[in-house]
Amino acid sequence: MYYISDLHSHIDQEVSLKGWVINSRSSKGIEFIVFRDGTGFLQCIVDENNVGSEVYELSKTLSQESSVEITGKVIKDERQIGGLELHVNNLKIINLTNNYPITNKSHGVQFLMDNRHLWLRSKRQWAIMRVRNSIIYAIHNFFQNEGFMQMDAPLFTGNAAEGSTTLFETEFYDRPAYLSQSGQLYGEAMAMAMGKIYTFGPTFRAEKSKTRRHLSEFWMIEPEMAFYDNEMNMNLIERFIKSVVSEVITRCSSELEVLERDVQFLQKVVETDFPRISYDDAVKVLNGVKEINGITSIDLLNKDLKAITEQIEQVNNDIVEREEILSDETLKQKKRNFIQNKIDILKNDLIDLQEKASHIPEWIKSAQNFKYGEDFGGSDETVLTRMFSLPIMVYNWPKDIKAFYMKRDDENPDLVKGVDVLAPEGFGEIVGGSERETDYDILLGRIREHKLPEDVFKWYLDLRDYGSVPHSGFGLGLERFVSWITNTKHIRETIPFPRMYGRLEP
RNA sequence: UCUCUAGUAGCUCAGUUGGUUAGAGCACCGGACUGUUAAUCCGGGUGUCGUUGGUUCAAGUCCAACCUGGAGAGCCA
Repeated sequence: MYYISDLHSHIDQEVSLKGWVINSRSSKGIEFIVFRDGTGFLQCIVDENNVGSEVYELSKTLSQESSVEITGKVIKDERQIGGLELHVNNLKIINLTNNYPITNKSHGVQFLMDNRHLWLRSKRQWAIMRVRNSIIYAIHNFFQNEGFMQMDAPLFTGNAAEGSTTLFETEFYDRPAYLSQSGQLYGEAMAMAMGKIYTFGPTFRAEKSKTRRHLSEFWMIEPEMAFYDNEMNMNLIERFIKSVVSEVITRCSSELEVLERDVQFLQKVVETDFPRISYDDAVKVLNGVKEINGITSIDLLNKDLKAITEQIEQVNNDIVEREEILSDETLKQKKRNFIQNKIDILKNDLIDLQEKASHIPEWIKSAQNFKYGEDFGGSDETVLTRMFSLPIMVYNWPKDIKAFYMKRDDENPDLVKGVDVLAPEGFGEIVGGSERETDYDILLGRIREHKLPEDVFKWYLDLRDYGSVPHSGFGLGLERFVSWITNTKHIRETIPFPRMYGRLEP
């Protein structure tokens, strides 16, 4: 048995493939079958003169998503994606499909999500899942090569660890229990046993968030390193992200092509130092007080707004032009329908553009009014990364907006040594990390300040009693990372079966 | 939880200040065409207009409540 991904080494040979029909087109005496087998896509040509009328007639009955065994000769053809096609000699139908719901036309989000179990077969979803797999592989690869040990943190926890977030409550032998929102505290314990560890597991948050960046169940990677300060932590994060991106570029070139991902952009991420900016400076940038590359955030946003406004004008003119054509009453019905459809499409584009344009003034306002001491909102992150077009690292945060375990800054007790990595192009925070507080009394004080129950942190405080050492770590949200790498606007497409507010099936 | 927005054919949508029998494209079936890339062209029929109540001679269209989505805010990875 052969797979499409191996065919390059079988050019001009006869092979037999098993898979599914994506689509078929026909002309007189020739049938084009677009075929997939999970490893790739291939156009198969059934020529009546070549296969005879029996196989040719069979090929005409093939419907979308029918499963088939298909035999033929591999031929080089530059016109095709992948540069190959199959000249069919024989064909066997395994299962003939009727009325496959996802057609080769556009569908709405709800319909596709309701058919997620089938949607995963579609080309774009296929590509996203393949990239996700390569990212997972690259993450393990990186940490294993660096001498990290993978550990599994518990999913049942007895307490709402960091306080702020809402957790899913469940029952554990007649006691209330919560699904874990982070494995970090357990990771710290393990790092004191192993030196360098990382967790890779599911995480649960019960917030009723309805945005393109949130899931109720997502996967997180949380490394924790003994004897690392935040500087070393940031260096590791940067090397780590570059390593994973670089591996995806080499392993997933055809997937990135399907996704229409700008590989040059990713290549730049691998080759350029990530900008590192203190929270203080980030606030100045947002407020428009500090310039980056010779321009303030406010000026850059206004420039963006102007460009979008011009685009809107252009689309508007386009619509008016077509409507004028429609006013000709002698126009044939067919032609009229065609133009009307085009106008409807343009009107939808217009709505998108107008929505974009309407956001920018809000972003400007939010950025200008941003006050020192607040946490960045979604739009603030977009504005900050817009200034660099690279992932940026924001460090030295006000202690009041960060978790209790972060280490205070020696020079300014109001700051903690945390770091957030913001992905460019509006994909938001992909990494949150910090150096951890090592002093027993300060940590206990922070737990009390946050009004957290002391008794459940007793074991955690033990880590500061017995051989406490400087240590740091971070958490990477897998789906947000996949979103960014694959340029997928909504996080729900980056996990096979998303669990989010209002979605438990399929 | 709040703000905005939507629900019309299997799917994507149009439907004018309320007014005859609610329209397209696609999917599906048949036909034409020997290289198509969501092929194209010709022919074929499909509706509890989200639900309930109200206003009216008349409601897909107006009003109210509810249900279900989408975008954003908050929260965060």
